[in-house]
Amino acid sequence: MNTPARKPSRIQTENRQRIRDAALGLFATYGFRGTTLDQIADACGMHKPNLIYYYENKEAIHIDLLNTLMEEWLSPLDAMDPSGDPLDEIIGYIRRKMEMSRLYPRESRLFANEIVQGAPRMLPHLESTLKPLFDKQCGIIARWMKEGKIADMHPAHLIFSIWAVTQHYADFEAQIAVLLPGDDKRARGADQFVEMMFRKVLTP
Amino acid sequence: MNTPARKPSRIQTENRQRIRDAALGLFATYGFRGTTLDQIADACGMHKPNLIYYYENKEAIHIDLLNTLMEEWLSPLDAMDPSGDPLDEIIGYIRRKMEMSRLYPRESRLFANEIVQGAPRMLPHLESTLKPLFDKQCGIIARWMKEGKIADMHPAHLIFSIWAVTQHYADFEAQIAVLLPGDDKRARGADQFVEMMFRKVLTP
DNA sequence: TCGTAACTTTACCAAATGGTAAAAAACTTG
DNA sequence: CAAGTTTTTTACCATTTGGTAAAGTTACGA
Repeated sequence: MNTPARKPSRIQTENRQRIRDAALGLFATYGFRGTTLDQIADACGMHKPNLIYYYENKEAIHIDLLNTLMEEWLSPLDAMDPSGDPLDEIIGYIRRKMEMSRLYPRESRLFANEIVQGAPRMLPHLESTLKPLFDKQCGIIARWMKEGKIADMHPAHLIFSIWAVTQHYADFEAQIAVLLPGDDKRARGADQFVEMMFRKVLTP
Repeated sequence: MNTPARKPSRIQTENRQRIRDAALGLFATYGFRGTTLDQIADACGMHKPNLIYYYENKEAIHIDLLNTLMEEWLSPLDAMDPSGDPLDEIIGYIRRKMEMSRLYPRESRLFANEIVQGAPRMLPHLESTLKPLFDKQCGIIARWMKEGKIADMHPAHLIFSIWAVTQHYADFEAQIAVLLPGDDKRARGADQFVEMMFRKVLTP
């Protein structure tokens, strides 16, 4: 077969990383079809054929990014502990999501782009990886609700609303910057608001 | 100048509409750069040069869509009445937003696409049209809060969270369809959840 | 019904784009 | 340091893409 890759060399590791880093920003803003190989090459100071040397084609870069993204994206949800204090666990999850929105807006937008476009390259991954975890965590939340530890509501929609609100700060940053200028205190204001909001919603 | 357009003929009105309708769906899913004139022509059963006959170029179609969108998008926010009952007004706004998400998901995704990409063609419009209205409505909400009619919080972030949650159902439909299969009761469940959630948040 | 203006179609074109071939350069290792 | 291997660069190429020119067709008012 055509899998000569034994152990990636130092150069290989470095350059793949450079490519991913450049491609992440571009795919996140222009989408897959809106991003060209020339742009990526330019952004990471390489020549186009050099990209193809490291990645079979444009799609391979995109897929690599989505795969990495999926893991990072799920870990905070996975970290919700069924034996912990319900409100603390959910608020903790929300904080982690807000932090990710702030630290990794490109990843958030890449994901948003992929989903808005109907998840053409990610649907199977959503089914096989996200769905089971989602169902499990919904179950945990449902149990907490049944025990009266937090207010009773539809767990799935609760998670949707957490995703919606937290990711909104990354995905719609351009709009927020217009409507709420002076970015000094913006992040803190957002954090405070979101935590207050869900605390109120979740209190029985 | 080159503005021969007096009164658009019936054919002109019809065909422009056909083009817009086709382009809306495509721009919404593939973004501006990801959509080709050939695709649009195909989708509305026209030939490419025919598109250019009605719209100067690809960007003109996109801009026309964004302009139309902006008005439709703002009207529910504008409809919030300062003399009405605070909770009713805000909940009414939320209901209208949820309805729009359900009825016009393409518009929602077109908007999302534009903003995620940094609003390259819409920034001025956001500044000149959205910002003043946003500030005005924030003022109304702030007054309601000061009067103790609804819970006190940051009005801007409240609106952001309403946008985030309601538009999420349109923009991330692909993901929701995977996680919450059986779309029969989905819309109603979402409506109920969102209303309950904000009712709780807004209650003093 | 006839002439003209509005509209549509066919045939193009230059630039951009994803990707290849292969030579040149740089690095690794015995 | 020489031989082999990995990496980079240059020169291409076929296809796609946004857009044009102009001939052909249709609608429509006098």
